[in-house]
Amino acid sequence: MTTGSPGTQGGESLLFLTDEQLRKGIEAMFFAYRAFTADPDRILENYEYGRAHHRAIHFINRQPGLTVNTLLTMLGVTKQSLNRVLRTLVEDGLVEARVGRKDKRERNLFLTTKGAELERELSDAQRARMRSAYRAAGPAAVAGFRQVLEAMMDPEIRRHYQSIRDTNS
Amino acid sequence: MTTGSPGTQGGESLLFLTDEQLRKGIEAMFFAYRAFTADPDRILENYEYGRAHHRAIHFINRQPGLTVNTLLTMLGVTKQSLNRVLRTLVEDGLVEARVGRKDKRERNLFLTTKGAELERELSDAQRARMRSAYRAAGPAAVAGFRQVLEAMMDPEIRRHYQSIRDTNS
DNA sequence: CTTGGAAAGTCAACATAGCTGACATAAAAT
DNA sequence: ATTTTATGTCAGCTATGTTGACTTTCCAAG
Repeated sequence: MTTGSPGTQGGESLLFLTDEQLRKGIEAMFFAYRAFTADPDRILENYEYGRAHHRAIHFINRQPGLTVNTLLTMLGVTKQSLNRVLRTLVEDGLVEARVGRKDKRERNLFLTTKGAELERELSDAQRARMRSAYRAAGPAAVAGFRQVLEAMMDPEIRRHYQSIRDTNS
Repeated sequence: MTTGSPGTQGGESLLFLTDEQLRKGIEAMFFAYRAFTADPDRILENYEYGRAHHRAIHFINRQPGLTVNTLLTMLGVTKQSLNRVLRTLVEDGLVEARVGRKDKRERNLFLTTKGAELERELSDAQRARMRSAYRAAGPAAVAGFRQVLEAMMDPEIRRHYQSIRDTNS
């Protein structure tokens, strides 16, 4: 499993595949992800919601009308876990669950005005950090960033990821 | 907060800073991080440990002899939370906590042989995914990946991140 | 030398958010 | 008519985070 010393690889620049480089990448993921969630987490403390609510709100905003099952796949949690979150959001009037038009077993999820407001507050904070990082690193770095992250995803999820289209503005 | 339509920015290629691009970046982080933790999580199920144990083991391996306080800063949790994790690792003989040579209040943490074995098993899996993503994306993309992640970190943590040197092999 | 405060450990209580398993209902599909 | 699917719900468990209070150790400054 362990990559040997770079010199033994024969290639010109496989230096970026050394264990040390990979470990730095692992640490970068850990630290960056922590920062990435910190801003919305701080906001959520003011409400009685957690990170799970944020994730649900994010994807409902991105794909208005998506079904519970689709959301389940995107979030990668059990329906019991999601249901607890979704129930409070519906009760509090942030999310509307409409019975499916074609298939009445399905529920199509939408943000209410109030839900969209919270989404905006959360994503403003998260985008501010992302924008600042993007700006500091530049367009070429951003392209690389996206490429590596995509390559890291599980294939099925990657398809979901790529299929999300801009539905707003 | 919201970036206007790209055309109004005047610049040549600020297209990578549109809200849509930022949202895609947010989603990429979420999905990639999930994949990133999935492999070690699967392994940890066989033991009675969780992700918190993995993180502790990772950093103790990277900086043998680090103090509890340093580890605390790196992990960003409370000492009570870390202590619970650390105690089980010491009890199970994966981690050794030596009384500080200079300052006897401090504990210097080291992996035992058994601890190093688990570290290897976990990091092999995690590095395999990272290596595969790096290889697929190429060196230039990897450089960009690292740049964006670094720019995303909180400054204090970024200094910690950059100060970690290769202590192995 | 005494004392203040830092480092570490511990106990208790609690919250969030995951999990499994079991079961209910409605509606679509066969 | 029966089976399968989509969803919702209840109960109970676990991991991992939190705060607050308290103790012990021991360095370092007064």
